[in-house]
Amino acid sequence: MLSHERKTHLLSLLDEQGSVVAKDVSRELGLSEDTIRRDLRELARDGRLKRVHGGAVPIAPANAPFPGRVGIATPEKVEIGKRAAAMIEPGHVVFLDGGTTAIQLARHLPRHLDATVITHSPNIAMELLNHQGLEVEIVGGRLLRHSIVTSGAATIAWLGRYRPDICFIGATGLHPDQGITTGESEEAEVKRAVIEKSGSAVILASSEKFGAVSSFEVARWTNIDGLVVAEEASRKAAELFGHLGCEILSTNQTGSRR
Amino acid sequence: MLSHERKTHLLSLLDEQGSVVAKDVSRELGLSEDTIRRDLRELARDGRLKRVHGGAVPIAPANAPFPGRVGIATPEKVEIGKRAAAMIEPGHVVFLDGGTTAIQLARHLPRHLDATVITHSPNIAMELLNHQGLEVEIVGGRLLRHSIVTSGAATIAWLGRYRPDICFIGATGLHPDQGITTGESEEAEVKRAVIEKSGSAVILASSEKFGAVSSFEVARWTNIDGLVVAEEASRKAAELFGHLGCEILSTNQTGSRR
DNA sequence: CTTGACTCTGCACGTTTTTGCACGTTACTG
DNA sequence: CAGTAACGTGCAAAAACGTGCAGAGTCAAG
Repeated sequence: MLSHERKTHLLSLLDEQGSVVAKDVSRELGLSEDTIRRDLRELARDGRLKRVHGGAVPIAPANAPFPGRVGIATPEKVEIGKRAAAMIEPGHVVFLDGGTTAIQLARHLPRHLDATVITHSPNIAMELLNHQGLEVEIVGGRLLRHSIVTSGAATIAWLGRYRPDICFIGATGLHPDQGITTGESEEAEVKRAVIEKSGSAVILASSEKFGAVSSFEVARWTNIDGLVVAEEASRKAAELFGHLGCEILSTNQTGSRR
Repeated sequence: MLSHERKTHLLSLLDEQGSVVAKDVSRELGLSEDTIRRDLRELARDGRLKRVHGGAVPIAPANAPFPGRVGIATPEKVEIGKRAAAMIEPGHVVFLDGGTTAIQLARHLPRHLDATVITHSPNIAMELLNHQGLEVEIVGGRLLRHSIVTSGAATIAWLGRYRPDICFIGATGLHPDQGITTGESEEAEVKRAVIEKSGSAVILASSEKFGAVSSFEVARWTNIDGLVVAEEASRKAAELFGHLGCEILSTNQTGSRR
């Protein structure tokens, strides 16, 4: 492994997780801590990160050139994002919802994947600029500040043009009886519309949403084809949602739908 | 195997994997490491990749985490952005083009301005998240990577919904006889459409564009109401464009149109 | 067909860079 | 304030490097 690769890895870890622990990385990469520390020292000297006891943190903590741009990337969300990204195959037309988990998905798409991504989040769109192979379509409309997605009648109308192969949708509530819910009415409408148009619908769900119910219905379980969860949460997900007819996809499994 | 083939192979490996390890390639191709190293050295000399200990990495690490893309903010562009931002009044419905100068405009909008901004650039939209008072509308469509704006038939069609009071448009060529031009056909179409729909049209123009002509026409001078230039460039602008019927707005002046 | 100029490739050899370990020091933790 | 973990530095082995050189192959002129 090249020194440059390690440094890139360290920086992206920092970006994804907000901090880096030298010991963990050394174990992960199978290298001595000394080597990692040396890398960290050099990166710190170049002003790419800030060295702290035990590891490193971003140079300007919580500084946001863009406000609330990425949000907190918990390891669980990263894991879900990776897993979901792996489901997308060349040639697919994919709808990507907004939200921090979807960002992780975008970030972990293969760099040269040849596919089309439709999104109503400028955030996601910016994230995908790096991916040369992708065609990116933005669904316009009024921008919701809080969630960084467009919504409203115009957005819904515009969505009518698309028939994605698969859509990845975030939600704030997943309940066996109450279905999939979210906390914002306008957002819920968009999600509903997308799911209706898509060949298959996959929910990105971190475990804190399990069993929760928010105010606005996004979908019933019968309309959902897949649920991407972190491996650690897969048992709980199976218990709660296993009998509802949607496939539960956690990171240890392979294969995709459709 | 020809040297040229190897080099192509190396570059495509780099493209696919983000890095190349000399040893691995030499083993893969059954050649000595020396040969691979020589190739890498030559490619590095030609600026096709960056040589590092152990192998090579892409010349420009596409690994620009997130905002990275804001572009270079020259003092002149900042000045133009400030000046143009000052033209926007409460209640206005404004269309903002993409581009680095427009970013500066967005950045210098009063933080609590109560207005509506329509834009086809996710970049601009993200920048405006900070501004609580603004309503932001995104115009959807296919995303052009290079300029970070949407374009295409869908974008044009969508624009039909709006009648902005004023639009701020960037361009790469401003010529007394040849009018306003830009270098990308699709972008030009969008700019034309916006100008047609807008109450007044203002061009954001840094001085290096003066006298230049690009390939695609955006507008004739008769359709342009204002030209925002930096103070230092205002004399030159007046000479070149003063007689063409559009107001030249430099930073020492006040007042806005309409 | 032969010859000579030229290029490409692999090897040898000395140099530089990287890496892991040892050891003394510094910073957290309870 | 003591114990532990992390740290930085010096050092030696290993890996990668660049250079010079010789043999093999190519091509065109003779």
